[in-house]
Amino acid sequence: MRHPSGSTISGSTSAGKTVTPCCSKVGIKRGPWTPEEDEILANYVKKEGEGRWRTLPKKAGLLRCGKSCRLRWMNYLRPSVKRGRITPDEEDLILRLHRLLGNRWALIAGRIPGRTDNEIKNYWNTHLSKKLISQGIDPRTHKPLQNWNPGPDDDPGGSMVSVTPSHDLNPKPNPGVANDPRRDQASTSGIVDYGDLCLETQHENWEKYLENNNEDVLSSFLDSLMNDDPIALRQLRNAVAIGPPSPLPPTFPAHSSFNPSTNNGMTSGQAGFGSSTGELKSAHPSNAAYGRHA
DNA sequence: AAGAGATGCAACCGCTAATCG
DNA sequence: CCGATTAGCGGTTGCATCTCT
Repeated sequence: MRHPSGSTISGSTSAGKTVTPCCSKVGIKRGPWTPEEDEILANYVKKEGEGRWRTLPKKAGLLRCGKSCRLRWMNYLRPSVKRGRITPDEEDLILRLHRLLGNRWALIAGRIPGRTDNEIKNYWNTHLSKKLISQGIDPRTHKPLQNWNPGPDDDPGGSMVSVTPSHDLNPKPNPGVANDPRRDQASTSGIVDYGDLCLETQHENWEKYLENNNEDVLSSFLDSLMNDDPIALRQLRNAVAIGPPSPLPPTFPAHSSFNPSTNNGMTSGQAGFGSSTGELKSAHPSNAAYGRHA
């Protein structure tokens, strides 16, 4: 919260500059939402549906800007939003997806049902990035830090980032061989060892490939990643290795979970992409748990 | 018990992309 | 085609709470 609870925009400017158009109106409330406001917004959206955020506050009788309403709904009030701690499985998934996608929080969140981009981003910044750093891993690149020096009580018990052995994206670097060229060859190149698959050597290629191809391919690829489908991953790797200048989508056997036309690589409860932004297509109305209030 | 520092997270900001007229 | 509007994204902020001394 960047503004005291209950504060309203006065319309004044700092340093003579105009304030942001969205919340610049006099009388627009900012800061934490009250339960009453939540109820008004939730009831309105349930009745009228999402969208038209600009006009929503006026119609709903809220002294908020549309942007704030949208954010509150998306991150907090949506029935599909899952509250509670990030599970180890989710954490593992976030790590994998971040390694592949970088700070594309919405895209990552789109693969983790019930979690919002804001939540994923917060969790990354407050937990995972610190864990990686404490392991001597650069959270941005997922590669070993150049001059990492573990502290004396630096997680000797191995309670660090929870990753299953076959998916250990970031094998703990041995500080004693920080400059060992052999280690550099294996680790600083950023190799991700999914079993016998070393995708990272073609990181650049497949990232471009994925970006240049349709979202179904990306979606299916992420599904296969999530579901540990080595066949699908190998198919994609091969396709990407062939890759540019004329990258054609890989062919998918009918039975493969990597077939974008069937989407059968999805586990139950996973939502598909609603758009290239990674928005969830389907809500989960059964999950009616609303979050706590500030 | 109290103060200081660290941490978690909701909310805001600024920007870009997409859509509309 | 173009400008205006809207939606969405990632980065950042700062208050509330927790933990430590």
